Amino acid sequence: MTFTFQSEDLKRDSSKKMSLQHLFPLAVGEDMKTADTKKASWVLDHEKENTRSICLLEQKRKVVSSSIDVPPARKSSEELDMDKVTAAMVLTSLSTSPLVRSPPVRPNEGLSGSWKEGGCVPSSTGSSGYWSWGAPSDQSNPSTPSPPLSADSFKPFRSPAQPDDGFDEAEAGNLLFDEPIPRKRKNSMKVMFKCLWKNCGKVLSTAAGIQKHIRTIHLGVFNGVLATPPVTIPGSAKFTPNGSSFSISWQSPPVTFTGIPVSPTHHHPVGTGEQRQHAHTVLSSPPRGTVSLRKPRGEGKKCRKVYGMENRDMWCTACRWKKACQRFID
DNA sequence: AATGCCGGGGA
DNA sequence: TCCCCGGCATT
Ligand SMILES: [Zn+2]
Repeated sequence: MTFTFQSEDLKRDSSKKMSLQHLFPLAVGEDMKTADTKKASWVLDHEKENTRSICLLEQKRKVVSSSIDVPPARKSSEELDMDKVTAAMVLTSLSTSPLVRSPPVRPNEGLSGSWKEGGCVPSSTGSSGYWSWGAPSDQSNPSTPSPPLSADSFKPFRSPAQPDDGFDEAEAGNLLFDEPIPRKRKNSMKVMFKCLWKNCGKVLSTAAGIQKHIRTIHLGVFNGVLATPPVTIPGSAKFTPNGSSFSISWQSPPVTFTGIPVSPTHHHPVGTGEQRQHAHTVLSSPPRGTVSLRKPRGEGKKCRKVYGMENRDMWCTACRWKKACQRFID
């Protein structure tokens, strides 16, 4: 342990990036864990900008710790996302039918290239994880994740083969509640949806069908659309390799509907209190009159969110200055 | 509570 | 011009 690098390295600029990425994993590999974490504050101490240095210090600390207790911090966004989905899928299907599987997910490979801004060039392993925090592959990282039911399982499916198509309401929707009988709708094959409710195996041909089915039969609810974020299976928020892990996410489907995020265990009270009748349809803009004074705050994550505070150094300058991000433009 | 970023301020 | 942050709108 005695990795020595002087304050310069910490000074933000191209060189630092390297030093950090190289030194840390290395240090960790050694005998960092012996409570030396503190030691990591070192040199840092005398920096010019005091205010900043404190921050830096803190950040550094964070980084260190995170790389310690997360041995293989490896696992890229994509994978994480998938894990969740997969988990959800698996759980869901397990709960009932042995019917099909086949994930409808479609993680839009890499972000629509907009790295420009000569800033830091991540370029690391493969399409997904840019920059790979702790040693991309090879040595000094014995234990490999090999998650329970991981993305790997269907990595193969997600080949950049078909660029854009497939993935529409049907797919998006069924992800949330029922299973479609897969296979590209190409081959004159009708897509079916199966209700995965406890002991129900009803099969309908339309998403709307089971949707209604679920609502009426299982939930005792029947009314308009209600949007819900992905499925949140009770026990799936498990493995999240805490620490720094950002995710590149793909655009969420235009309109997603589902039958209320109830847990697979029966019950059906449903407060009936309020219905989001007006699902803000993203179809057209009727009253184009007022050029909405609202600033929609561009969708999509910016450096801050993507890299996280602990990696502030990787943000684009604009973001660091708290200005409009210039790397992930809208 | 977290993000995104305008506006303003100090070298 | 480079750098940073208060503070507010948005999520
Ligand atoms: Zn940015």
